[in-house]
Amino acid sequence: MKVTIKELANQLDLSIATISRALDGYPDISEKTRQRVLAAALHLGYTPDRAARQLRRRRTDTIGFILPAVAGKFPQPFFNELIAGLAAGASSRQYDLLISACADDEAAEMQLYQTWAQGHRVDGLVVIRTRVDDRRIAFLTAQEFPFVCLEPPANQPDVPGIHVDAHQALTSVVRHLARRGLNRQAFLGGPSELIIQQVRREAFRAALGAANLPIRSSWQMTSDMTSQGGYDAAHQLLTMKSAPNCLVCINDEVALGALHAASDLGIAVGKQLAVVAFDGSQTAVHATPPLTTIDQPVFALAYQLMEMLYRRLHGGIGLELQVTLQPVIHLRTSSGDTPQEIASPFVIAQDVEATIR
Amino acid sequence: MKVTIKELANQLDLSIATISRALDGYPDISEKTRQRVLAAALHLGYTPDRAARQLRRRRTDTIGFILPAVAGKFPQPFFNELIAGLAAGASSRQYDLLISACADDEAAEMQLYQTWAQGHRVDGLVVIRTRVDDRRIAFLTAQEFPFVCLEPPANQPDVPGIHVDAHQALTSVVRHLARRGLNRQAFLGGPSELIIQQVRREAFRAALGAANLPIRSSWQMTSDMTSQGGYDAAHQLLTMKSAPNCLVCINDEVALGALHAASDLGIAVGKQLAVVAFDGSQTAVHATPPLTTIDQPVFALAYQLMEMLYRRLHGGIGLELQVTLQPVIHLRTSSGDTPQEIASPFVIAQDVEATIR
DNA sequence: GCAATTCCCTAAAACGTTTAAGCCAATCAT
DNA sequence: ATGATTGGCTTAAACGTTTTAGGGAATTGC
Repeated sequence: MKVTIKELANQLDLSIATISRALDGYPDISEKTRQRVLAAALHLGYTPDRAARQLRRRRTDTIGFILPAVAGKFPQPFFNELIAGLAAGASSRQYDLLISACADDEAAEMQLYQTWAQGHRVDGLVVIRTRVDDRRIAFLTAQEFPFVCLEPPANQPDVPGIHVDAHQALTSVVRHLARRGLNRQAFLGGPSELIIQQVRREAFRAALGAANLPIRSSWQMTSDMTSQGGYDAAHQLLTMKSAPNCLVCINDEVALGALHAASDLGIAVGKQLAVVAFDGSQTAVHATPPLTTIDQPVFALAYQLMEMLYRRLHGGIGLELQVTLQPVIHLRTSSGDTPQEIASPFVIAQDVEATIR
Repeated sequence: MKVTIKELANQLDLSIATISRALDGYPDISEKTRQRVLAAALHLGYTPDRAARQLRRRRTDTIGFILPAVAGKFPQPFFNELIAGLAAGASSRQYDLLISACADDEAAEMQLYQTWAQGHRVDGLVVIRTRVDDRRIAFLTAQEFPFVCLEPPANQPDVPGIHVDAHQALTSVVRHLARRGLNRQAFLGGPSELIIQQVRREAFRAALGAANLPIRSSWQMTSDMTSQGGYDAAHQLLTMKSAPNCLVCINDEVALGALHAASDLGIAVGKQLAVVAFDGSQTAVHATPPLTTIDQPVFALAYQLMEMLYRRLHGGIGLELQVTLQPVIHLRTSSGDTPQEIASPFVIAQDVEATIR
């Protein structure tokens, strides 16, 4: 049934070592023999057994990714692009991507990380949704197991990963909106243990300060980062006695929920209320109204994360530890803007005027 | 560095065979010894090497899933839930999920399937986005390699998989809308080589016939199943001299694009135009307006697909080949309905009246 | 008291590769 | 003609498990 290297060797009357080396392109096999081997391999449909190869080579050519926490509670567009990017990045390097889900239970999660790291199941890991005092990072660091993070903790410069610079982008957007009279800006965040929540919330508050806007703690909400969570939080904010007139959301899902809440309350988004999202994928473009977003290129980011991990695994030069990416700002109707794309240095034309009261 | 079974054996002064059997819970190891082994394993942090185990056991405990075609062109909510469901289903059975992406190139795709199947990389495969005359199915069948499909081809009853019954649901929905005077119904589909496109389009046309509505081929559009594709197709339809007043979409993404197009054209969805989507996840709930959907529970479906594959791999009783699931209909504002959920037999109350002209 | 049985453990083979070491014949340098 | 080099292959060990077959001591049956 299964065709092994041994059969190939028998058929061709060569040793298995020759077959192996011929297929791997070693120079000490004559061209003639190699061609014979190649032809026979193709003909018999021979593919090296992965387990045997892994065992012998002491590596798996596989990168692991463990879906954090509760199934079905992923912010969808984000995870989707992330996985696509990871898979594409991995397969471009001839790596596979091994994925597992785990329950929303820290013990189970750590168990999984341990099994994978210590059982040689993968060569490296990608960690996302990093948390404050993240046990996963502590464990992997202690084990000296190769990994990269999306959004490594700010106070740990030795943890390899990629940041998206929320600070600059938020400063520009908040200032831009403030100039247009949107002086009551609220933040719809995520779970407070997430690094991105910390980072983006702080960046937002700093931006408010820089724009001389009031910082009200009651306008800084948390959520589970789903659209339902966004709906609930926005509904609450918008029915306050003193409601904000601008909602900056931690991701697209939350922003969609906010749009829905506004619509239910009869509030015209883009006129009476500005909504700004983070992440920014196709979803945002086709929302009603189209969402203004701070756009991190998730697919490319995941792809780059893979490359980074690859370089860590293969030594090589240029081992940057942490990289910071600048997102792109997309102004759209949800903030009352004329659609417009703004790249990295974030110079938003001051004469952009719009119709928000 | 890496702790193997051998070290454990040395430490405890036992043979490696004993260790292995103790950890696997064989009854011919004394309870006392087993406890010693367990304790030592925990203490040293021993985890069996996966490659070695795979090689010896001749199985991988891994299920494969190959992302079809172009990166970034996945319908997002669908794939997201699918992967979450697959991962959850796999890990509930102690399986891992191996994922790879491949370029939009049939040859590369087949190469990948071959490597995985013949290289013993996975024990089974999940195939989605099945196509008419699908080479993947032909190959796997010929190889007698275990797999399951989402939407197996209708004319191949021997291919294991899960169907979602579009026929009944579409009949109900089309009739329901027809009763309300929506007599100009169009279909926004996907790429014509996909089985779901064939199935849903045919079901839609049959439903039109059953409801005595006109079947116009110019109202049957194809798309790439992205929201952009939906936008383009809807825009085209809605600017026809004789435009439809109801758009039935093959998935949520396309429907979102359609909503956007309608909004751009100043058409009030739920009043002048009904939009119906397929797939139905959170996305649809928080669209503006909320989308009426024919709701296939993608997460559960993926989970069940995994269970099916598991049963195929482990023999066992009840080896159903094909299963048909009944979707649930969610009436929401995008079709001018009062929000309402309708389960399987699809009896839509006839007195539901709404505001579409 | 002896054979049979049970209990707990071990030795060794096997899984399918890769790779280090080495061998033989042919070619080359002198 | 001889020793050194090279090209092209093979032998055998190793990777870390699981499993088959069996072995020795203790217990049991009579």
